[in-house]
Amino acid sequence: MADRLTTDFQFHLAPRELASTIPEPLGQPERLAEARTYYRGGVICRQGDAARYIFQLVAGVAIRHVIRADGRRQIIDLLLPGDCFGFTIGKVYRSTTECICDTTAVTRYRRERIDATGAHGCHQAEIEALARLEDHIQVIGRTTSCEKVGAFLLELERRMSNQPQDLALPISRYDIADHLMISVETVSRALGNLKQQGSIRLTGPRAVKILDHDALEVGRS
Amino acid sequence: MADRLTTDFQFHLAPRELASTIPEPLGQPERLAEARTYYRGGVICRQGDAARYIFQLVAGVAIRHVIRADGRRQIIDLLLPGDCFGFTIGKVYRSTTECICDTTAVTRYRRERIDATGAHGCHQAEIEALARLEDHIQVIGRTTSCEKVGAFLLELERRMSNQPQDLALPISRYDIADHLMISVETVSRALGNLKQQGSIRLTGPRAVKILDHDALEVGRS
DNA sequence: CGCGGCATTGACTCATTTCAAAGGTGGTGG
DNA sequence: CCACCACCTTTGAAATGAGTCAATGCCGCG
Repeated sequence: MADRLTTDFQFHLAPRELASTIPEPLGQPERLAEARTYYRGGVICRQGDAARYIFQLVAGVAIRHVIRADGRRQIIDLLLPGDCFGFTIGKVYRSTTECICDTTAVTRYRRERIDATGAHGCHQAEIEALARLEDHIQVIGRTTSCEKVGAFLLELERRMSNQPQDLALPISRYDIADHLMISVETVSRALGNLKQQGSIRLTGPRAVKILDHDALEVGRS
Repeated sequence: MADRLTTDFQFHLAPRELASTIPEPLGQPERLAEARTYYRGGVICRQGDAARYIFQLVAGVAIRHVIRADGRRQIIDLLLPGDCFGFTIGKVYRSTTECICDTTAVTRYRRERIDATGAHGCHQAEIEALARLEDHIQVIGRTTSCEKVGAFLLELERRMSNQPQDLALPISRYDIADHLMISVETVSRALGNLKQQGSIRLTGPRAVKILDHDALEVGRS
């Protein structure tokens, strides 16, 4: 069940390779950790489910989203290898985490044990999640759609620095739209504008080369 | 130096009263805690400063914001008594926290000591901060300005549940605008619309009574 | 009394949404 | 092997909501 999204997409690192790059965040990994893999569309945890685990993504891509009353989907968090999620105040998850590509893998840790051991290793993972959300708030806080898309590309490039070649967009235009809270058409048009003004080059529908970082940063269109 | 913002605004709880309602988040409070008070406009910590402390707001109101390249201000987080802030990945703060009213008070904790003691008590404070940011992303993710303002009012009511009477807006229209990432005029018009449709009543410029929670929730305008 | 900050209202412009349709791509099944 | 199908992407035209510019009112305070 090969997924076309994964063909041009280099997140297929073996767990062993990842072990050196991704820190084990939550205490003694051997005792607590539990590995799981998912296909595209698979749900790691669902909104309303009892929050039994804290997760760390080790391979693939996932999005954490909520469905609003009007049926629209809102993507709260884009998860790349190394990112932790599943932190929640109450007893249930408040959002659904869904896998974007095949060969998505997580390590999960029982929450009760983490709570029991004092949540030592969570600290770093939590402030990283905080930084991620703050960065994202600033991305969607830009005024025009070109600025939003440009800032998103820069953020993506920074977070996927393991990829030296062209920036491979891990998610579809629809996902980008729901993440930036603009419409799909606007995303497509914004990419077209950035391309036209020479800030980026679209080497493929899912491959972007950033030519002018400063233009994206400031967002002058 | 009385501030008119504080006259209609009931955050003047004495530290003793707060002690029962606001948990001490960060270990042995007597040894680590350090109390500080600020006037309106006072800066608790500034973007770029060395991140020496973690803070908990114990009285007043504060906003955490960044100034973008184009000069616009973006409010990342609205801080009410009990909220913790100052978590950062690097060695410096990445945003500025400014007090909105006089008699704003914080308890601050040296970061090095927290790191040394394993960040035990931070866990709860951090996931609360995460929930705050997630909620806010969902608020600004609403489509129309009326929905955003309505969702903001509901969020505010929930977080200020200690106030049984009318909802006292802790921040100005300008602050609301920079928080919801819409213009001041739009905030004013949205409040007017919500008033006209009977969802809220404006008992004063800074006092709102929510009449129809469901209308604000769904955001039908 | 006048000043400064806050709030509201109006008119105009324009970017984005919405609605609609067509092109592209890969996967599946005949 | 090919054709169909589902999904993703792009483009166009029209409608509208929000931004911008501008002016006025409000209130507390020096």
